[in-house]
Amino acid sequence: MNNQELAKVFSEIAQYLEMEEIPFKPQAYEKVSETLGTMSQDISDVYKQGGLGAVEEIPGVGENIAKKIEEYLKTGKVSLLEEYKKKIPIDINNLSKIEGLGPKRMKRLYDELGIRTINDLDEAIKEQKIRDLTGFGEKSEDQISIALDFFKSHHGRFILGFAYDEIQSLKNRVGAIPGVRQAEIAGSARRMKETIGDLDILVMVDNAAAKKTIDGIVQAFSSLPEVRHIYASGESKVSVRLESGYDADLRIFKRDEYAAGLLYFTGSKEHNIWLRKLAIENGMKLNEYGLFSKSSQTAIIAKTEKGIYRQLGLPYFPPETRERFVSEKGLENRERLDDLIDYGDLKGDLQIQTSWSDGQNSIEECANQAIEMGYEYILITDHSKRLGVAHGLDARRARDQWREIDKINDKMSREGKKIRILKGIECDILRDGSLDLPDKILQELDLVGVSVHSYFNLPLAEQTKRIEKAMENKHVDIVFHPTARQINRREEINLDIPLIIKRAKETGTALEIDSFPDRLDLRDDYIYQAAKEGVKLVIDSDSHSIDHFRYIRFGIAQARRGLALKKNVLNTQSVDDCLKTLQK
DNA sequence: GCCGTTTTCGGCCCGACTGTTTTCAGTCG
Repeated sequence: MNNQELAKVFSEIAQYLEMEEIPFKPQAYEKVSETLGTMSQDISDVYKQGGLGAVEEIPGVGENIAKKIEEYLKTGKVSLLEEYKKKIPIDINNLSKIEGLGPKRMKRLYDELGIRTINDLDEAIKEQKIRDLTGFGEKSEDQISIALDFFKSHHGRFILGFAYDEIQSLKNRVGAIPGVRQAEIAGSARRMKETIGDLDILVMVDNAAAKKTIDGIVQAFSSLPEVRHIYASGESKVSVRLESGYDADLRIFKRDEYAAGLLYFTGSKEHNIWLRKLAIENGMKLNEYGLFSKSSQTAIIAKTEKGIYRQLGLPYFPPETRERFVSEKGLENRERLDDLIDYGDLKGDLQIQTSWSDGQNSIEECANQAIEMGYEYILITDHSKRLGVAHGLDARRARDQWREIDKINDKMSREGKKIRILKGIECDILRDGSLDLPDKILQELDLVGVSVHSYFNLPLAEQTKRIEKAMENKHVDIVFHPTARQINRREEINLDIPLIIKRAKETGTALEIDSFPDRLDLRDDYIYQAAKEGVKLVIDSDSHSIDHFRYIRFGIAQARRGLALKKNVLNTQSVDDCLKTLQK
């Protein structure tokens, strides 16, 4: 993928332009950088298929930037950036990740102290050189030092699913502070993004809340045991570093301002910009304190998020979907909101590993956990034999497991427990697309899932062919974690996603949305494409322990982010319907 | 540099907080 690299190029150019104090261009480059960084289609494919014209179709890309994209695809470089790099040779990519270091300060640090890299910065801090620069001072140096430590220990974003419980408990503690009427986690955590950079905590107080009350909330929050360090503390905002390593911002809003605050701080930024523009077009003004009519600057027109959307002539957008609604054009999808997959819609979980391979719990323990979750069925999907490290099943052990499942099904039914345990497998797809177990085993199973656990770096055509071939096997029902990525660890395998989606539809194979927090595979853009094409989807937990069943929430969130409908997701159906639909 | 029911020029989201300032620049979201 060239997208990420090119996104970096444009972000760097934006920052150089900022250093030169050139107006408006930086935002233009930054916007394109953002678009490239999140779009799912490979920019080189766009160019190959449609040339410059197709590239210019990308929102925010005009004649000039299109030419720079072309230059990059042809030469691997953009000369404008190369010139800037010669003039101001600094490691913008890393330095800009230091909280509090923007383009202007980076340039001053370079001009006056010759700081070009993270290491240079580290040394300058140790030698206490930064505090002597005019405009900086001792406190600025301390702040940069703290931010640098954070960069060195974490540089990256936190995986939401692994931080979720902690976030909820923090929210509950904040909600219990005297004077707090309501507390909510906003930001990317509320949008259920895969990863989060920091936490935005919103607090509602009474309209008539005294300054003393608000000071008390700031004080109580700052003194929570979770808080390690206070960056900034004002009348309506506190910024802190938590013990767990996340940064968190607390913001306090009066009851009448709260809805607008929640809307604003939930984002995304692009969603907000769109709403603000819509407000202006309709003779209103929207900011984090409310929706105002231009004529009477103080009149609050709406007190709930829903109300604000209604005033703007829009439906309510659940937080997970807001990144998909950032312009008039997105509204063609508004009717999908009515049938969006919801938490609680699933009747079964179709990927569970047990102690027969690399799971922690027995089949019976998993079945009981499924009952706790309110499911009607689960599919047991231990690994196949190629995965030696996971003690994968060969034909003989698979047959043993089936007998065991029959026994447990009988036992649970005698005990009056309403759960059906289905026989499945997570069968490895070998390098050439053939499968790790013979057809005569696969045909005996209720459902067959297949997945890639090896040869992650095959070229696009070969890797795509490999998955296609697996889907063409008439016993194969589901492709598990189709892109095999691991967030913050391993990139997606090279796949022609549109082709995979097309072939999934033609072969009647379902694609999985794996809910495990560091997989979330398919990702939201692919879900969006697949759902629109009417490809069958399943949402599973990929549990390796009964503690993992709850991760299903993140898969459902991911599906909502991709605007998947309930009818797109097979395991919203009863067990018989689900099995019937998957019969090839 | 991009964009267009203000369309080929003139706009571009905007408020909070900090530090080093004595009126504001830089950064963030």
